[in-house]
Amino acid sequence: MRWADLDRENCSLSRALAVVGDRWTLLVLREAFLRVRRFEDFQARLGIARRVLAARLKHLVEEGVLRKEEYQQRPVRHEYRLTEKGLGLYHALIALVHWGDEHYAGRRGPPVLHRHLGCGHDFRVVASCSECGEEVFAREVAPHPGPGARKQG
Amino acid sequence: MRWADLDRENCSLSRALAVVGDRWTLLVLREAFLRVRRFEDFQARLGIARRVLAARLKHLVEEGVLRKEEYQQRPVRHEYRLTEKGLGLYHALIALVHWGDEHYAGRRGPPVLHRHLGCGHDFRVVASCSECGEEVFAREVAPHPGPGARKQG
DNA sequence: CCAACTAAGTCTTGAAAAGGAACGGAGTCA
DNA sequence: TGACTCCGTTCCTTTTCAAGACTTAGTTGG
Repeated sequence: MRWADLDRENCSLSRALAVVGDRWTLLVLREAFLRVRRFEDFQARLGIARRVLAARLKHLVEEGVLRKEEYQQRPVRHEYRLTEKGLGLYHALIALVHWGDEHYAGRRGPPVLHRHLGCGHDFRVVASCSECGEEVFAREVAPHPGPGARKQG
Repeated sequence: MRWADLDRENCSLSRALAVVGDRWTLLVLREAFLRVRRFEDFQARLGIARRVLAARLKHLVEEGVLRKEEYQQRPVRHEYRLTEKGLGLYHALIALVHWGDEHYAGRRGPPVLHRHLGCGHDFRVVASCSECGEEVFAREVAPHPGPGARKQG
């Protein structure tokens, strides 16, 4: 199978990865969450090839993760901003950051802390069950076919 | 910058993506969470090029996300199993699945549901604050330098 | 013994994507 | 006029990927 055909799979992870599973895409979104908005700034901060950056931004705009907004005329210039759909990726991103903190932080600790403005504390994200509120771990989850499942081939 | 140099960045997301940010890697891990363990099974289910699969599995073993375990001698055969470190990626994976469900499920609904064995209900994962327990959203989080931060260049 | 089969890779070849640097366009500023 | 800014695009080389054939080490059946 080709990577480009991933979005046709009947799997939410495949379809999510068809959008953000490319090399660099999640790093572009990291910058977007840090309020980076312009082509030159993304490029300078990531050191990514301009060609690749242009392709990623275009794809993210097409998918509705970013939107392109005019911030000046003469000459016309655009900036890239997260949409609501894009903001929804925060949970996945912060989960990866947390995993990186746990397994790759040096002796001194994680490079970045996150403060929850709601309560004012530095925090880590806990994945909890929408039904009972308890923290959820991999071994306590059983996947089963949902309404959108296809019959097996 | 090259993708291969990502792991040298002082950023937990970069370091996490250096491990699981490659094309296919998270799909390999999806299968691992579904209890797929053997080379042939990964290959058949994903339709991935064998060369690429071999490279991904090797990298994941080197990083301690999977471990290779002998399941028979004569001929010696190994299977791949998630380590504790690998299980820790579940939160990121399920967050992506949830995002995919929200934005790419068809009319009929998501292809897969997840039952929390703790309470017996189908659930979605909620990202909540370790300190106050409330649900956390992107706009309510302020990142700031942690103990492992490097001075700016 | 020989052929067919299994599982886990490795090798080969052509196509696609990435990396890096230079170039273009549309305008501003001095 | 010439230099500068921002946002890409183009060109060329290197790397990675896709697909299938091949290899290795052993088992099973005739």
